[in-house]
Amino acid sequence: MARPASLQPTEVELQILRILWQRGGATAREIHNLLAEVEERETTYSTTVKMLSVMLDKGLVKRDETASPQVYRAAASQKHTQRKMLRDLIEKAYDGSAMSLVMQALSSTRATAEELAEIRQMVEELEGRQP
Amino acid sequence: MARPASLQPTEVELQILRILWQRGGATAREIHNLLAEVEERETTYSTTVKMLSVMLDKGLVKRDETASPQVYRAAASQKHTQRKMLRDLIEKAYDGSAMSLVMQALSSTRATAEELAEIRQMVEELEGRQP
DNA sequence: TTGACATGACGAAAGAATTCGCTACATTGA
DNA sequence: TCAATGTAGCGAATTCTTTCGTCATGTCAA
Repeated sequence: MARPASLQPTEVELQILRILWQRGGATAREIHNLLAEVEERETTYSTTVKMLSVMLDKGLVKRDETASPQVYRAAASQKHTQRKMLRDLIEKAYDGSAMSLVMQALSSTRATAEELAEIRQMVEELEGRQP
Repeated sequence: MARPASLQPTEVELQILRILWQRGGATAREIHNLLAEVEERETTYSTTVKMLSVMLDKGLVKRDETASPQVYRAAASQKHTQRKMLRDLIEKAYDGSAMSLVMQALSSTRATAEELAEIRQMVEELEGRQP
């Protein structure tokens, strides 16, 4: 009686992935320090290392064992992970309608003129590509 | 030593919420049957009732106890819940950039001409509203 | 009325996520 | 060299999520 292993990275795993995406690679100690500073975590170094080992098992991170303090890297790109999570959210909460999500994101956020122009341009391109 | 209670509804909770959002209200038995049919769950009635009781404790659903088979309703609207989850995803996976999410959603989904037109119109309105 | 069946409350069980303590090993500076 | 420090592995503890079995109660037809 249990729940199937979740497909999406968990909250803490994402915090670590964010760090790795930004810096490219990092040692356990660096990750731990950044978690404490940026995310204001108050967990021990031991916990960070354990999380990394779990993520290694799950295939979320890769590890360079030749480097003296081992260096961890994200196994999947941020874009790839984002796409997966986005699709999942659309399925789970938006009844499969990506457009409904887009509209809500647009309406509930203040965008700069530049951003809006960029989006409009993209929409126009997509429109042009259609028969 | 554990994890703090998650703020977002879980997978199964969302499946139930989706049903309630669509139908407005439903009895435990109706919810159970729909979970089986629509979501292809193979869990027992007992499990469904338990989930509802957990969700009641969390404040995710409300219950009309005067009705003979009690009627459950979602405590928060779908829009409200979507907005919360969307904001959360943007924070967690998109470094806080809603526009980056919008662009990715646009580029990775096939939209109909009507949907694109609707979005373009919305963007133009937002642009017009800016000085 | 009473037996058959449904409802829902409760607790237990089991897996998943998260945490930490302890230990073994490597590195480094005096 | 060797003591001090850092790195990483392992297991255990704890909480959350999800599941089911069981029981008390309610409903309804014969």
